[in-house]
Amino acid sequence: MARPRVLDIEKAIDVATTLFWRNGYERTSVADLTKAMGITPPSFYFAFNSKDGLFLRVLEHYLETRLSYAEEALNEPTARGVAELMLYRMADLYTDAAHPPGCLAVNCALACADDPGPIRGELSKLREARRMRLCNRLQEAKAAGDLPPDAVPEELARFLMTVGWGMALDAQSGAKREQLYGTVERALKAWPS
Amino acid sequence: MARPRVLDIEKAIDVATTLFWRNGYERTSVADLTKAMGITPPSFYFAFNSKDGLFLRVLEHYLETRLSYAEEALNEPTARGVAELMLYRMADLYTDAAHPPGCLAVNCALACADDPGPIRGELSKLREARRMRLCNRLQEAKAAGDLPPDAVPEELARFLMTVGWGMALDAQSGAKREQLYGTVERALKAWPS
DNA sequence: AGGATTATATAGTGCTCGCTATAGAAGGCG
DNA sequence: CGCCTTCTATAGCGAGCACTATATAATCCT
Repeated sequence: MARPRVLDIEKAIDVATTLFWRNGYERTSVADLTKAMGITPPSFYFAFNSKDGLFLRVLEHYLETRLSYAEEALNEPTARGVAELMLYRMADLYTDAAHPPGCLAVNCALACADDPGPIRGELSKLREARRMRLCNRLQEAKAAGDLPPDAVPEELARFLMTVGWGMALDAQSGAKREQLYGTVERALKAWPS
Repeated sequence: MARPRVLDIEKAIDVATTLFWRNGYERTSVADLTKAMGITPPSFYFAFNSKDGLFLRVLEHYLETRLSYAEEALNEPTARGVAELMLYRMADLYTDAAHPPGCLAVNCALACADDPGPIRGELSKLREARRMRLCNRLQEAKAAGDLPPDAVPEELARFLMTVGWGMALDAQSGAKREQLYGTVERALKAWPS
C-alpha cells in the first residue's frame, strides 16, 4: 500500500538485548536504544509501544534462545546429568564472548522497581518458573528411583538455581569460564549419590 | 560558635541504608533520601557532599556492621567451621527481618553504571577483598593440614562467595531463612572432608 | 543585648528521562 | 502522473533527576 517498513525488528531486538544485558534496564535509555538501532523515537514507539514493551520482547527472546539452551539439560536421562548439564551450560552462557557477561535476567532483576510496571514481576515469575520446571524434573527422578528417597527435590532445585545466580554475578564481575567450571565441579560434589 | 547541627548523621545513614538496600542505588533519589531523613537538600549536600558520597559512607557502615558479622567466621578454628559459619551468617543476614531482604551490596551492584563514579568500582573491590580474605584464610588452613593437599583455596573461596551471592538474590526474591539453610547444608556437602 | 557565624528553608538551575504532536518524505495504486 | 496511505524525522512535551544560589532563622561569644 505504502512505504515499506525499513526497521528490522529482529535485529533491533538483538541490539536491545545487548544493551540491556550490558547496562541493565534502567541505565539503558530510549535514546540509547534508538541511537543503537539507527531509528528515531517515533519509529521506536510505533514498533514497540514502550520501553517496557520492548524489554518484555527482549526477555521473551532471551528466554527462547539463551535460557532454553540451559534448560535442555532437563532432557538428560539422569538427575545427575540434569544437574551437571544445567550448571555447565549456565557457566557457558554467562561467559559467552558473543554477549555481555552474566545473565540478562539477573543483571536486570535488581535494577527494576518493585511496584511500577510488570517487569520485576515478569523476571520473578521467570525465575520461579525455571525452578519449578527443574523441581518437577527432579521429582520425576525421585519417583523413578533416580534420586535417594531422602532427597528433597525442592531443596536441590533451589540449590542449583542459587549456584547459577551466583555464577551469573561472578561472571558479570569478570570471572572466567574455567573459574566458573571450578565452581560447577565443586557444587556437583554436593549432589546426592 | 553558632547554631548547632540538628541532623543526626548516624540516623541519617541508617535511613539511607534502608532505602538503598530496598530500592537499589539508582532508584533511590536524593528527594527520597531527604524526605526520609526529614531534612532539605542543602543540609543533605552540606553533610554528604553528593549522593555518591553518601552511598560510600553507607557502604562503609554496612561493611563494618553487617558484613563483619559474616566475616567473623574467619576466626573459626577449622576451615570447615569457617565455611559453615560464613554461609549460615550470610543466610541470617539476608533474611534478617530488621532490614530489607538480600544484600545491600549485591542489590546495588548491578544497578550502578560501569564508567561514571567510583561506586561500581568500590563494590567490585569490596567483593574482591572479601574473597581474598577468605582465600587467605583457607590457604592458612591448607598449610596447617586443615584442608586436603589437593584442595584449591581459590576455588573453594570462589564457591562459597558464589553460593553467598546466589542466596542474596534468592532472599531478595522472597526465600525464607529455612530455605536458605537448606541451600547452606547442601553446599556444605561439597566441602572437602 | 549585639553581631558574627552557621545551619536551615525556598526556590530554581540545567539536564535527561520516557514519550508524543505535528509535519514531511517515500512508495503502491489509479 | 496524482493521490492516498504509511512510515519517518524534527522538535518539544511535562516530569523527575542531582544539585545549588540566595535568603532566612537560630545559636554562641563578647
